[in-house]
Amino acid sequence: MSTEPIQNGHLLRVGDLARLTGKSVRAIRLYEEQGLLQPATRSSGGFRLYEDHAVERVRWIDLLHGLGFSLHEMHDLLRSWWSAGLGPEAMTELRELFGRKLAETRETILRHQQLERELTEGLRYLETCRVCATPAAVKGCKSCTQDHGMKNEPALVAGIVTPPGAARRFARAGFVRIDGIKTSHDRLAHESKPPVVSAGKESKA
Amino acid sequence: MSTEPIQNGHLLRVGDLARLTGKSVRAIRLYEEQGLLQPATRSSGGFRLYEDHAVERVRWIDLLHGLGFSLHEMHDLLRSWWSAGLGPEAMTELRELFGRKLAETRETILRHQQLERELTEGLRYLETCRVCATPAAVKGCKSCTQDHGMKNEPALVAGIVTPPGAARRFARAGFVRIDGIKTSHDRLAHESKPPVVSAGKESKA
DNA sequence: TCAAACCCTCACGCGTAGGTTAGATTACGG
DNA sequence: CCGTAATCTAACCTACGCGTGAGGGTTTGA
Repeated sequence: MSTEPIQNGHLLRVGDLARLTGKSVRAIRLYEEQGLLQPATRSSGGFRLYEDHAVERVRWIDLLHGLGFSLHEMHDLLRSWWSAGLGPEAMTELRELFGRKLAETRETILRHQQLERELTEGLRYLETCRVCATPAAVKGCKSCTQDHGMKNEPALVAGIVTPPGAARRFARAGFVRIDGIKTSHDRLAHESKPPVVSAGKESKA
Repeated sequence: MSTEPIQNGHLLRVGDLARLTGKSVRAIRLYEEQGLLQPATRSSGGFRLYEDHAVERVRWIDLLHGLGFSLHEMHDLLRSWWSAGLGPEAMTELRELFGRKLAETRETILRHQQLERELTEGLRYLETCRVCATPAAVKGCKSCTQDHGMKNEPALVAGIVTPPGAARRFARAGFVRIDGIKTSHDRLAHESKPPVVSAGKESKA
């Protein structure tokens, strides 16, 4: 903390770079392994020595990471920038990369907005449980038949019904409202997922 | 494909459950390991046998997963539902869990909206590179000094400037516009990150 | 010249959500 | 009774972004 960080002319060592960027030394070496950053040179003893703009690079990495880019994506980005050599082609690649990321981002936003709605709806539902706070009404809570002011239980609340082990033989069957919500698989591949068997249709009862 | 899936009364085997939900057998066993799902019983030979509502449970898991919940979070959810026993307390725990998730979700949305803006801006910037498509102008592309119609390079484009190895001695130093963008560290802890050393300002030159 | 910092290269560990064998056993149709 | 499909457990592999040693060399200032 007291020693001057800069000793080799104006070159930085990993520790300096780490301190200047708030990253760990390990992280910086990782970025190097991933091809995101190279020291300008090495000392005779093998120490990594960086020029000042490495700081910008690391901040850029941190920034993109915070925005959801993986190190690998950043590498692609850098590569497509530096590979094509002749400007416009590289730019085209970059545009495509950005375009893909943009679409992906928009999807993510939509999914999370959906989640936000589900959560607020779930909370609204659970709020009405306060009404049950009388000892008498409480007993039957989990097999609650009270009107929560909604047509169905919110998706996030449904499905919680059966305890592991204790075969609780569902009180109200068939409430899952899987409607328009995406599942993890939908995002990646369109499997032959049977069209939602939404409700109770057993041969019993 | 031709064999009837249901043989033990109306109980399902893992494979059946897998097919009905679109998940892999492995995934289902994983859910069990995580305490999210229990077979109603086992066959004498040790095969897992599920009742129909296991299908709902798996769909619920898939749903929440798609919404960004981890298996662990789902387990917490189930546990807080089934542990407290007496309704309202369990509901309170659930509300808190939902509340936390909601806050987290809103943050995620904001971050991704930020990313969306950055990406569109980056794309807008790269669009102007088409103008350089004349052989003459192309050569200097990477050390481009042309006016792209913006005050600064977009954050996503800045930081790409130096190729790994080839010490390119920054053509335009100090352009990173880290302004109001969150970095990954900011989200977790507020380190003593030095206040952005935006440009060359060493004791040299 | 010495000790304190600092750095080097392996290399394993974590948590997530499974995939993918392997070798053995079970269930079921013919 | 036999073959085949399905299932069992156990264990190891993937990708991500590092954390955390171990064991040893380098720089630097006093």
